[in-house]
Amino acid sequence: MANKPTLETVAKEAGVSIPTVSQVMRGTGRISEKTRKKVLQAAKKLHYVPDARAAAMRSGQSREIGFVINQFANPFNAEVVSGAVDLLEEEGYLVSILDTRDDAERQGRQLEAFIRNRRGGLLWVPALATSERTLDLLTAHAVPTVTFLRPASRELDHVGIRNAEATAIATGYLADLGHRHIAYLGGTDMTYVRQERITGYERTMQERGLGPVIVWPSADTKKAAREAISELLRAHPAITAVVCNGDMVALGACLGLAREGLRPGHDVSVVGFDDIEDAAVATPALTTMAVSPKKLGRVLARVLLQRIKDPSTPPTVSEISAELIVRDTAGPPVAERPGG
Amino acid sequence: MANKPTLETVAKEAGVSIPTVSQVMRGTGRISEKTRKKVLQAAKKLHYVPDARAAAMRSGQSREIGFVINQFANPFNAEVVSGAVDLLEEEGYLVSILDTRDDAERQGRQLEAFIRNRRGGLLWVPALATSERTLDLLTAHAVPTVTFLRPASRELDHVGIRNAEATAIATGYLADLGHRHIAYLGGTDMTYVRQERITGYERTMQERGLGPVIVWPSADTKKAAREAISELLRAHPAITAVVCNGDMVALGACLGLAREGLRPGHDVSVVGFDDIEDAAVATPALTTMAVSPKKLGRVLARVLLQRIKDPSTPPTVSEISAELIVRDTAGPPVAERPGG
DNA sequence: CAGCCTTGATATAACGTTTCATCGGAAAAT
DNA sequence: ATTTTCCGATGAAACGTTATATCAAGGCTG
Repeated sequence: MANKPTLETVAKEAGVSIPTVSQVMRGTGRISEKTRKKVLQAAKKLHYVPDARAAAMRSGQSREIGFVINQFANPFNAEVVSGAVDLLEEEGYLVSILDTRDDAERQGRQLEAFIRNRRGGLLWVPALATSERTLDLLTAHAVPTVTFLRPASRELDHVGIRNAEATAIATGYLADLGHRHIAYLGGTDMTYVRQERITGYERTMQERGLGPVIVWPSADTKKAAREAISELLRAHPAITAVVCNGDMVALGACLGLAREGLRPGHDVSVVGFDDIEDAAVATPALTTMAVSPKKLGRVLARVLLQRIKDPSTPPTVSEISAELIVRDTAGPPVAERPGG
Repeated sequence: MANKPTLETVAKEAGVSIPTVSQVMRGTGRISEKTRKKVLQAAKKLHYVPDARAAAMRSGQSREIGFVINQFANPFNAEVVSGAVDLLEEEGYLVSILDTRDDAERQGRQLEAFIRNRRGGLLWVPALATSERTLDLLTAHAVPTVTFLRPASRELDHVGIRNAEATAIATGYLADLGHRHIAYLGGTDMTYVRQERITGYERTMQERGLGPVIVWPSADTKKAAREAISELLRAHPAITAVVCNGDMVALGACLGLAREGLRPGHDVSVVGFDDIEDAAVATPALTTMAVSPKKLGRVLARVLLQRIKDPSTPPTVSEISAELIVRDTAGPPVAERPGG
């Protein structure tokens, strides 16, 4: 019991050769029912669990997949992971998650360790300041990789959200309600995602002849957004609606409005992005742009499986649409704001 | 470029033998500065990254650690993971996370895959209905394991929270404020953790001669707790304070109180557990029991490292105390509740 | 100068698999 | 009866490392 069981141990126990045991365990080759039984029984008796490292090394293919993500606690990310994991585990892969915390250096170390361990595939939200070196390493070692949310390279498969389309819908919805002064609130760095969202907002503002275009930065936390909305309204009193960079910002904005005695959806309209769990239970409930994270995860998994199966096809880009969830924080504008 | 670099490739490039390259890469053995330079240069030129699988197989020790957790999105868990990862990555380990979603069967599959891949260590929150078979597998393969939050076996190291002590403090605090009718709210299954917390609550109620002891179940979500608090107050109108199973329940309870026109901390006092990020920014801010998740993570890491270094010592149990964070949701009771 | 220690490098075997070619023998075909 | 075919099982090599033992060449000592 002290020494760990191997193919050799099992073979000896069952009175057959090593390759025979190997074949039985994997269900390959031609083997008589009699010896199959014998081997299986010996394996069970010894608590034998094959060593995947040795197998992967010899066969050249790993059934381990890494999910490298920029923020562990983000509930949206968590659901994406669930969606992908469901599908991949079904195919017999082991999916393990790494959290870069958007730290490029940490990400570099993690991905190098990832390569050292010769994982079979990678689902990846690239950190903000991803270095060229990290990208080189990945392509040099030909790791099947699918990026997600933020594209990192034209040479890698990518799955993303139609961000511009989504904010265009949100802005258009507010315009249809009658708003003319609409701002974009949230985010600080010009990340790829924020860039796209702002583009959709701006384009719609211009197409509809609304204005002016106002982009107001804020960290993506409730606390920061609560302050930011106040400053925004002080600087631009004409504003009657905001499109937010995310639900956390939108919820923070609602808190800020309430603190100033303004009612979200009545005095000032707010549209969020992501449809996180809190969006539905908040009071008032948040009008927001939703993309199904489960669906996103499934698409991710499928793209990766395809890439593993056929590494030679050119990289693909898949995009998922977001849809407007109408709740209570957006309504028609009122003529004058109390105290405005 | 097409074929991946190995020790052999690098050795040939540098004009030395394979063991020499191995020693240079690991910084072991005696090697002249001249050849060291030569080898390092060759390795860099070929983008060589060692194969950790082969190394682990030969040397018998893995530098990969798995963190198996019951709920991915839980912000408390996320911080524990951060704390542990910081320490372990410093020591050169790769930590990857698996999410069981409290599904014992999924956990079984994941841990079996974990064993197949011969990871070097395991940090583990056992799922609710963890099977005996899973436990056997782990001990049979002698995986260095530390359980966390929920103990699974006397034969494994464990790190936990002093749950009973914490709810005793919370209940005592409410009693000191003058409350006599205090209920315990939240949780549905009799998990180990909830059991302990209820014990601390009950013990304090008895010691102080308060009563009656009321444990009211609720799913650990805001939505469920919002409904549960209303039902609880309808069934037991005398209650003036609740100790909650977690911050999500506490926040939900506050929502429910507000909906009925009651002010948390004035009409009914609420104490949470965990001190999640939202606890501080909520209005009113939540009085809650805090345990530092970062600290918990660091303790976890240290215990595991110790276990890896010396597998023969008997299993240890470490416990972390929680402390009361006084904010706005708990105050002295009022004589009569409006509408009570 | 013989003997000894030190330094730097290497040859070889082993880790636990899978792959591939081979093999004995029984059944089928000539 | 001899050849061919097929089934079931096996031997040997290979995957990329590390551990252990060995080795050549100097530099010291006595």
